[in-house]
Amino acid sequence: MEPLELLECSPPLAREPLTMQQAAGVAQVFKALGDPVRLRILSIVASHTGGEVCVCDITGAFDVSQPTISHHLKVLKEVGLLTSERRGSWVYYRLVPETLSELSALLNVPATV
Amino acid sequence: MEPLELLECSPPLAREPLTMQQAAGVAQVFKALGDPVRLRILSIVASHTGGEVCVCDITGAFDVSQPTISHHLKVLKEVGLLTSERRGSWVYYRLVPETLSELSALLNVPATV
DNA sequence: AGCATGAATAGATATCTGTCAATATAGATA
DNA sequence: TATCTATATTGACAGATATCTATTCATGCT
Repeated sequence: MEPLELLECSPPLAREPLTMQQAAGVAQVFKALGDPVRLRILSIVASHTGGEVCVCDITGAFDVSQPTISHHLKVLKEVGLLTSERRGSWVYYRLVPETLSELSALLNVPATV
Repeated sequence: MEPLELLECSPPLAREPLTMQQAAGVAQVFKALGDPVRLRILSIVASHTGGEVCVCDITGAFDVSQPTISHHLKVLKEVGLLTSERRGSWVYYRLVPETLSELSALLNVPATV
């Protein structure tokens, strides 16, 4: 299952109104960011030296169960914010910086002159 | 009811992990963006010449009912993405560019060198 | 005052979502 | 093969949410 191109062809919010389709795609990504646990997971992965984090390191940082963390990781992966790779017994998650960059650009507002 | 400072003191995701409190605040704003109708409303307001839009202009752009639009506007207002002002019979909504800028900065990832 | 219009609120409801316990899968090791 | 560990999946459920209709509130106009 390929990660969908949810952000494809979406102009900055302040440039022109989004179409329904564009809004639907972009909203999926923001929705993924709209949960405290997922947002914190993302910040843990994004800020980790080396750029990747083992699931076991994430699980330990939360009070929620391991299946719940696994579920959130899946959501972040499906919208293209994270990728994963298994090496041996462990699975490592890594940020997809392009996705974050595109989101960041989407929210960019021309300076109020 | 003051708009809460949901983004207060939150470092860029890629700099250090968010605390629970930070994540909870920021997630509220992203959750507001995580709905297609709200995202499209925001893009309509943000891209409109003059910087403000009458509710009646928004309502006409969607297939959903007027109360539903009103509900979404309230959500966007509560998280600090929009402000509103009544002038006569009409209510005008306006973007809060600072909030978008802070979000954009939050998502900013140092260039992969 | 009475009425018309734009917008917000209240209440109801179907759907979505975050969470957990239980189980399954994948890989390592004995 | 048997077993242990690390993740993922399944199924269930309580709480959240998007939507609607009906109503109320606010303003302007006659």
